[in-house]
Amino acid sequence: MFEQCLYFNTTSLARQLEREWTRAFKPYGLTPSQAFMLRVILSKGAIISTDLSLELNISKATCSRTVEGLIALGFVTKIQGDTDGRSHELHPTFKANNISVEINKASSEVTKKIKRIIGSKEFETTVKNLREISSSIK
Amino acid sequence: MFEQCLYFNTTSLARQLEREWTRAFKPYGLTPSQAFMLRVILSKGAIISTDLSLELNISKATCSRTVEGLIALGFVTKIQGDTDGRSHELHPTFKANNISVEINKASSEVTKKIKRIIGSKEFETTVKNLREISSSIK
DNA sequence: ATTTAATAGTTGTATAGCTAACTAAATGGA
DNA sequence: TCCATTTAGTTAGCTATACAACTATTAAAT
Repeated sequence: MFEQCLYFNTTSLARQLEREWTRAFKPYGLTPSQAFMLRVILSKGAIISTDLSLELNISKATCSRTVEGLIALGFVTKIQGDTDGRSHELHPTFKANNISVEINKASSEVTKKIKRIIGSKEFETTVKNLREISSSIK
Repeated sequence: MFEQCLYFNTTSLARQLEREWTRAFKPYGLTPSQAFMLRVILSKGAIISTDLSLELNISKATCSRTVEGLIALGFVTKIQGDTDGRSHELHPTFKANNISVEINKASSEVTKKIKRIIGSKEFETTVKNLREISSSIK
């Protein structure tokens, strides 16, 4: 019924992709949201919450809660920086560094699988279009 | 960091679109999920829960809860059909019929706005691609 | 006819997300 | 210097979503 609807098709696909990436990260005890956040933290080495929200395009409230989860799991620690008393730096733990390569690979495996099904080119133009729509309505 | 990632860009755009459509349906006291479900019920006249889940691509649990909400708001009623004692038909109320045209319009206004920004053609190919990806990984 | 299997919905429990309201710290004027 | 404003992050309260376990009903098989 909503074949032409951007909202419907985007949210619907998002739910399906959630399932795929959930499976991919499950072996590491991480949900997709946690895994993507951890990947940012690992790649930056240290980052504050505000920058993390921007990078992930989530609200600061959601960011706060997801960080909390990663700390509870032992993947992240909060370190008080000298510059600003309001914020802490988020650092990956040893445990996080240990799975860094693997979680990136787990994600790229899913990507590869989908690319194989629908073709690299269509995959890439779709992603490009999503980004363009996203930034144009920001 | 995840510019090339289908998962990231899809879920990220989904959150932004959620905001747009939330605003559009707010005057009618409906969330996007509720509004889209109601639009299906209005268009079919009568439908059972299983078919509704399929149409909306949501789990039966989510469907059940959303129907519950629409009933509480007075937009839907459950009617016991004769054929199968396990399921009820969902019917739109008078109140629902009253806003039918308007909620369809509210949604198409948002669509129009986004099409104006990014161009009809890109809009349509993107939606087509989303549908293709969705059905190919189903 | 009776038992078994499948189907329709609901409920329990959990995660992710949001906005709004809040605390605490830093910044900037006067 | 001190008060007002901005900024960083947390917490409260809500919705949407899923999976798994459950009840009730229908269908199928022997």
